[in-house]
Parts: sequence; C-alpha cells; structure tokens
Amino acid sequence: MSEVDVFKALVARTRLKILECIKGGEKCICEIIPYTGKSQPCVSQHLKVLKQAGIIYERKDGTRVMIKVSDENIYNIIEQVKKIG
Amino acid sequence: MSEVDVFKALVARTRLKILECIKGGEKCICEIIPYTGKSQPCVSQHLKVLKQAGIIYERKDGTRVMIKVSDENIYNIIEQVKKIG
DNA sequence: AACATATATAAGTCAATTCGAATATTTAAA
DNA sequence: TTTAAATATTCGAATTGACTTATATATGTT
Repeated sequence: MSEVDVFKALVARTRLKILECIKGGEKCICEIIPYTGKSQPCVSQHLKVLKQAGIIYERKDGTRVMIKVSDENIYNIIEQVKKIG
Repeated sequence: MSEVDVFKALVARTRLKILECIKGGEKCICEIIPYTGKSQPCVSQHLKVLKQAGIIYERKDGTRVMIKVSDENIYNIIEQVKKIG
C-alpha cells in the first residue's frame, strides 16, 4: 500500500464525507448511508476502498457492521490539505 | 479549489515524482522531465494539474520555466500519508 | 424453515484521466 | 529573419472511477 493508494482513497467526495461522518467515533454503516446521501451499494464500495487503504477498520455486530477510523491522524492530513487548496 | 482537488493532484505517481524532484528547491522543467522518465507533453500536463491545485509555482527565465512548491508543508502531508499507507 | 434487515457483489454506463504522437507557440541566438 | 531549444496544446486510445440497478449473501427473528 503506497502513499498514492492512500491519496487515491481520499480523492472522492463521498469517501471524505464518510470520514467526516465517523469523526465523532464508531458508526454503523446504516447511519453512514443516509449521511452521504448516496445509495447503499455505492457506500459499500467506497467503504471497501477505505478499508483496503487501511484508513478504516470494521467490526461486526449482528447484522450490522460498525466502522471507525484506524488512524485519527487522517483528520490532521485533511485539515492541512484544506489549507493548501 | 477544494481538498478533493488537492488530493486528486497528488494521486498520480508522476506528480509525486515531480514533487520529489523539486524538493531540493527550484528546478527547470528540462530537469524534471528526465527525472520522471515520462515524455515532455506528459510532464507538461501534470505540471498544469499541480499548478491549478495551487501546489506549485512557476517563473519564466528565458525559454526555460522554473518550478517550485508553493507550500513546503506538502512534504509533511506526503510523509504523514506514507505512515498511514 | 420462512422472512426481514443489513450489507456485499456484479454488471453496465458515463465521465474523467493518463499517456504518446503530432503539432503549435515562445524566446533567444545566430 | 531564420533556426534551435524549451514548453504548451490538441487529439485519440486505453484505463480507471463513481454511480445505479439488480441480485446475492449473511444474520437475527418468528
């Protein structure tokens, strides 16, 4: 997993939205979906990208899947990037 | 220019290579081209993307164009992203 | 077992991106 | 003003990405 892959994972608005959603702490996917305003399969695919980039971590809880960031530092990175753009 | 656009500008390996090349300081495009190993038009297009994202700055010097990063903090960001990936 | 809920995967579309090849522009020097 | 060097633009092919619709899987409940 190179830095390009992590940047790639951060390129989509919907993925940044997902990270924004779970900033407060662990969230169920069923909460993330309405937050993004996108379809369930769409969110599912974006979560897969974030997971493969090592940005998020998931935990099963019955039929639900709980998502959280694996490294809180990602928010600092996003903040710094905002200052450049 | 949103954070998505800056992340987008950082996604391509060739663009990260360009940033790596100008890390030491201002460089002529004619030096950047062989460093990347890509064609001249290709590098020219990537430089355009980096410029539009506000990541680099250019200065003309005769027929040459000198390139430098506009915000050195971009290197910290790349480093932090490497740690996550 | 049947059903409902939550999530994942597959297939297809549309837009955007990378890159090379060819060509155009700009600037300096002869 | 012709020529050379440096850079930019345009065009087209191949790839990739985001998204939707339809379908599949998994888990809990009745």
